[in-house]
Amino acid sequence: MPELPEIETLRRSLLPLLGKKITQISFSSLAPIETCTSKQIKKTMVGAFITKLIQRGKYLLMQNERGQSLVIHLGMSGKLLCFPKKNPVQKHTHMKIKLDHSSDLELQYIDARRFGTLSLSNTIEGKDNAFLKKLGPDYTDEKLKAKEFILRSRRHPKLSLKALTLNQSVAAGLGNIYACESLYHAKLSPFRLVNETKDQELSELLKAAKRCLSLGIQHGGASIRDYLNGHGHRGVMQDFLQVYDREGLPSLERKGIVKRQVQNGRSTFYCPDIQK
DNA sequence: GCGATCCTGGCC
DNA sequence: GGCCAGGATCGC
Repeated sequence: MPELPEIETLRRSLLPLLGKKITQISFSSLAPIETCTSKQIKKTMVGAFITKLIQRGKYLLMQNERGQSLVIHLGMSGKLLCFPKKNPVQKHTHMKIKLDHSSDLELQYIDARRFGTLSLSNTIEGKDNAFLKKLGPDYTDEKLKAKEFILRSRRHPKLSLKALTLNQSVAAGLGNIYACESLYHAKLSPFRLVNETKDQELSELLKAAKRCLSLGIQHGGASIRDYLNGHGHRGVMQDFLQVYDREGLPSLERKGIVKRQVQNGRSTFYCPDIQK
């Protein structure tokens, strides 16, 4: 569900937690903990202060004063919500984080489908984390220029542009919504292969991705089905999407009719008339 | 590279 | 009941 703009929006909504002390963490028996144990997470984070919240690709890192982080991925259906402490536990809550008494809140990690993951990183860089170390640079990273994006893209000559944009090792942060939107803005067909694409066009794709993601952040993320920020608020980016979820309708700016086609098992929304 | 697979829930 | 869903991994 959540892509880079949704994670960044979540991060911003949770900034009031900075400086708070974690007093207790509990897990459900089905908590999607990966590459470490619940015990290790507790040992690392309980008693620690939340000193930083970091968005990296589609991951949110909750960092303590020692530079260690709880690394949270929301998968398709994950949410991280602040509740008053006495709030009843939600149906699919897999982790609860209680904060010091100066704050009346607890955090609940809720994930019905359990496609998300909870893991740990012991370094600021995150290079010891199995998930983070696979990621390419974030699309929003100012240091990611056309030259590097082209170089990284050319390693996958046989990928379609849609598959390229969804591949987190090339560059991180795009999911199905913003991949479709970026290809529309770049006027590129999702079915074109990387080796049929000019440098200049890949450069346009990078530019479009940066624009789309930044627009998504400005609008607080897209709440098409159930995305919510840390306070349970919806974003409004769904009202600004050109093609995603608009099969049979014109693009928002009415430049062409949107088609839906399943590509690598996922819906691709695009305008055949504009995207070549 | 691509399809199947992990899950639950909402909608037709 | 069947299809669909903001994701990513694991096999051929």
